[in-house]
Amino acid sequence: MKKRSSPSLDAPQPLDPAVFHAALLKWYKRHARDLPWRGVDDPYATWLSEIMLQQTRVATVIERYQEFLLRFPTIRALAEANEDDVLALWSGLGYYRRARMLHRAAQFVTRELKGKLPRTAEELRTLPGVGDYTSAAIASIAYGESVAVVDGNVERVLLRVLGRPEDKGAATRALIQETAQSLIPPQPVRRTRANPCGDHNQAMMELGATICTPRSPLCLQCPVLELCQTRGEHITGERTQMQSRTVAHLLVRRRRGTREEVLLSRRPEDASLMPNMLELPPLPIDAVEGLEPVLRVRHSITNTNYYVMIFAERIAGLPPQTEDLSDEIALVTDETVTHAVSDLSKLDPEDIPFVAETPGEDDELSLLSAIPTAQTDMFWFPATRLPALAITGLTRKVLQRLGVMQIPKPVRRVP
DNA sequence: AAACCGTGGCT
DNA sequence: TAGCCAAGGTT
Repeated sequence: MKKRSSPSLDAPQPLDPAVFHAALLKWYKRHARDLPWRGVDDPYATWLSEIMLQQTRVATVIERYQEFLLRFPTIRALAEANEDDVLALWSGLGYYRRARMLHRAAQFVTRELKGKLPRTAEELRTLPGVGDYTSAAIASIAYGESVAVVDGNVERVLLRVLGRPEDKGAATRALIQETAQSLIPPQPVRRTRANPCGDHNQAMMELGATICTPRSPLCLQCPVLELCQTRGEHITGERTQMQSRTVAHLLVRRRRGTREEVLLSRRPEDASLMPNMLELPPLPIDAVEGLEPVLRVRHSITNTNYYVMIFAERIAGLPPQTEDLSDEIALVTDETVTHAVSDLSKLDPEDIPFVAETPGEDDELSLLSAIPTAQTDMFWFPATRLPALAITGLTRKVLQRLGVMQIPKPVRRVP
């Protein structure tokens, strides 16, 4: 057996683009992960995957991508949906502005571009929610344009290859951009099925995600180790310091006939954080002092760690409605949130029946009255409809953990 | 141009 | 009840 050469510990070779992309592509062919959006010949699907992947882990996107495509299979279907339904499909993914901008962009493409997605990075860049990275990603992956993507992975890989520290300055950004573009392989002379640029871009990101990781990179498995000036972690800048806050939310349930209902409040339209989304009603923190929550969860939002306490109470049930719309609503699974809201009773503070089902627990039934109803509108929803609503990720997490909302069945991948 | 926008998993 | 940060874009 021939002795295999061990990874060279010699001084790094100069960065030769042909050597680099040959080594990278060879590695990629062997190690590329089988992701649902790979090998899909639909630019809309590529677009959707790139939006979902913005600042979001691959594992998280895998769970949501298929479901979204099944519900909105085309740009036109997405354009014709209402925003609440789009947000419901996005619920839990975070950065909800992405969903709103994707929705608006789909409407723009449908109305102004005859349903045709632009084919170049330059034109794609004009769509809402599509910036430098995403426009290059769609153009190269879906249309084979020779344009380099620069995301967090590519930036880290190139800084390490070049032996540079992290630096937000314009000069370093330009250097990264130029280096990335210089490594793009030449286009095939004739039109073929092959997409060297799209593959190269994905390979760069794959390398950063699986080998050239932020901490503890696996340099001995790196296909371009011999071209790398760093071979390990590079110098990074300071991170903004995290904050901590304690908040409380209330889970209120009632029975209407045989149906279980949950009270949710809609966040203000002008809220900076998750506007218009539904959530468990927030409780003033001083209303729960000394009380023990039924659940504690940590929930980080950007640079704030929220330490969340959940309190729960049940209020007396109501008889089934005389004109019972409830079954209809529960059965029509793709009805909109708007319909659901208008068909359901809005909470009228005067009508809250403060009657304990279990006598002698009056203390715990005071929490609903602690909610300042003036600034939030609250609605009752059947528990069965919760998966179809635009609820915040925190509310989704809590409702699942408390068994109020069933975990939606994962969508099977279509072969 | 620095700050903001969500969430989950890993260490 | 700590910190990091991911296939970024917008303001």
